Amino acid sequence: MNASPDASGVLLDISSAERETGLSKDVLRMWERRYGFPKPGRDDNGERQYAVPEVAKLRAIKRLMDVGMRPGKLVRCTIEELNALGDRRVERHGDEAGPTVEHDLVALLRSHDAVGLQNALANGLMRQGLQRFVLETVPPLNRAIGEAWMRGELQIFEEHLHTEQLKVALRTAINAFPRQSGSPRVLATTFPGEQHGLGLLMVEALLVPEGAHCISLGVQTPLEDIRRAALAHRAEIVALSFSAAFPVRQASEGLATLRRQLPPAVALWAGGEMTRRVRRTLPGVLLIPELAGALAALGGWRAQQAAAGVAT
Amino acid sequence: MNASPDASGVLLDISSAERETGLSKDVLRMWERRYGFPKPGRDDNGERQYAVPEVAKLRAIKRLMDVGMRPGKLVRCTIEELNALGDRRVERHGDEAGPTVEHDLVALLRSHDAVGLQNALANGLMRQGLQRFVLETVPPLNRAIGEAWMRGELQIFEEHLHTEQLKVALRTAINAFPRQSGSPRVLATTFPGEQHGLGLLMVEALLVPEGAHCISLGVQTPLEDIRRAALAHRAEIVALSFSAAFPVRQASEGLATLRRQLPPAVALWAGGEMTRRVRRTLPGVLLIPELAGALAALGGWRAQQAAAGVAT
DNA sequence: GCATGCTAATTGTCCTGGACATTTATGTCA
DNA sequence: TGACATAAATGTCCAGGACAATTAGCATGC
Repeated sequence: MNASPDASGVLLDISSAERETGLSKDVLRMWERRYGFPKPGRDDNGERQYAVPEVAKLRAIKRLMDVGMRPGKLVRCTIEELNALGDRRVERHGDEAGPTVEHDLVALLRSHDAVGLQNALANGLMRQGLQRFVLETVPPLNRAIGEAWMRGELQIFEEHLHTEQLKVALRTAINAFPRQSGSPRVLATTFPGEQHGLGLLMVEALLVPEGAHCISLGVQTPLEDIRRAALAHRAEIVALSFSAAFPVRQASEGLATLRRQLPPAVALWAGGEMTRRVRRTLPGVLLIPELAGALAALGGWRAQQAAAGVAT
Repeated sequence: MNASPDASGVLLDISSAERETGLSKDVLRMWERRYGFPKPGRDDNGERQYAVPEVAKLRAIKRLMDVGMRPGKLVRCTIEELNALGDRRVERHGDEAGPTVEHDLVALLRSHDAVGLQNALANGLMRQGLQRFVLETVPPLNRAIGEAWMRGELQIFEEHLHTEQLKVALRTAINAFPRQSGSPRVLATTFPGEQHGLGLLMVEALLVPEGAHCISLGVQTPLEDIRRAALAHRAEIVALSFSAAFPVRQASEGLATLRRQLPPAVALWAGGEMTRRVRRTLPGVLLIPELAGALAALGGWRAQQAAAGVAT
């Protein structure tokens, strides 16, 4: 397969490059044609062979594109410049408080102490309470991890471990709440193509303590099935989560379609990093770019229901 | 986008078809060229527009291919014949016991009673114990659900709900075990491209009660990071899970590469439906096509360690 | 000065049709 | 029967063209 001259895969074929970078084969070939980057070597058979540093740069570019930058400029930067761009973003955002909890947790993560990490998470969760933990600790932590990863200070598997442990911690905490009934009934899932489920867990963690009844379908539910599920479970709110990498185009389209197919009485919420990049306003869709917005939205929904109840 | 003449998407573009069927754009076009199926219509712009029944048939074909059949024959069948082929497989497999627990659970699933389902799962789990539940109840249940889905008796969202609830139930049960230390240290994850994490949870559910220390990285860890994680966490066993749909080719290659990069002392286990289709023997890789095999493998590993300990 | 609308540049996805590597099936010979 | 060679089946890659959608830049008017 990998007909690379030396033993282990220092060169990646286009499929692997696609997997590693999240950029489609079409895009990889197109950039090569248009920008002259990447410029992979070829094997005996004329097929592209991407070098590891090339892939690293592609990954950095993808990451910056996910927060709204354009590829045309980025391809001309060196990997260092790209990292600098990433770092600039960090400073702009956080850092007003100085090193804190998330710093410790990242350190724990880097020491590969799975048990310690699990304990630290459980600890923070207990001390702050589920909602505050999700609102105040998790987002900066995720940001810190994302940026550390981009600077090469963190390996992918460390990020994976963190996500996994966080899921376990949140799930455990959510389960501690009684979940027989509750109102409103919220159906939570993601669109096909979106495989990050942490966001779902986080909304759930915010809403369940408020007495909502959350039904999570996990990730990647086809549109048509979201509709069916909403009807079958008599959901009053459908909540979707989108990570930064999700294509805005696909999301807007999907949300519009879903809005058309859902009964008007059912609210449609969209949250997650991606929603920051949405320009168009989508009628009948509530965008929730900030996590705290989910709580506000719940409050709003309840007020509206009450008002409607009084009015009728 | 979907420039379909009528309002809601009864026609899918090739991207959607890819998502819905799991068949790549390349394959969809290739089959059209070679077999004359699928034969999507075209929009004003000459782009393919797949009809829903067409996609359903493609899905059925994919499903049968995942258990080893060849596409060349399958494309010529009608959807009914495909379903019949699927059913035949069911009868061959299960059914020696008559309708049982899984039947009830499927019924519960179809009634959209999330809470009831959750209770039923927790109930069964408590009654049977974690390991027996995973060994005896979960596999037939999954099979029943898969087949019901294929016969169109179950919607995708119902399958999603089931998976999600099962994950919660298993996770909760696993957490009930103390997990400070333990031996051996097992690192569990899946290859990039494999997004089904239920298998991981199931191995974990089998091994943790035996006193093993499981570290799960979740799904889709790049090869290189699996290696790094194994070293960082001093894993003695690396366990991979592959669903039926995972391409054997990619798996064999990946396992061989990983085997080369991992210290020889670290055992490499591969489990899941896919492993049934592996022909080649992979030196240094233990294939575990049956769930119970994981327990046997653990026993074997311990015996070997003991023997080595005595020998030295 | 700022909103609005238009053109131009940017960017991603799809298309066709060809080439080829790999795997599976088939057949033949020992 | 088993090993090996050959043929059929199948998936992935390539090139380069076309085009739709988005964004940026700019001019016009209030």
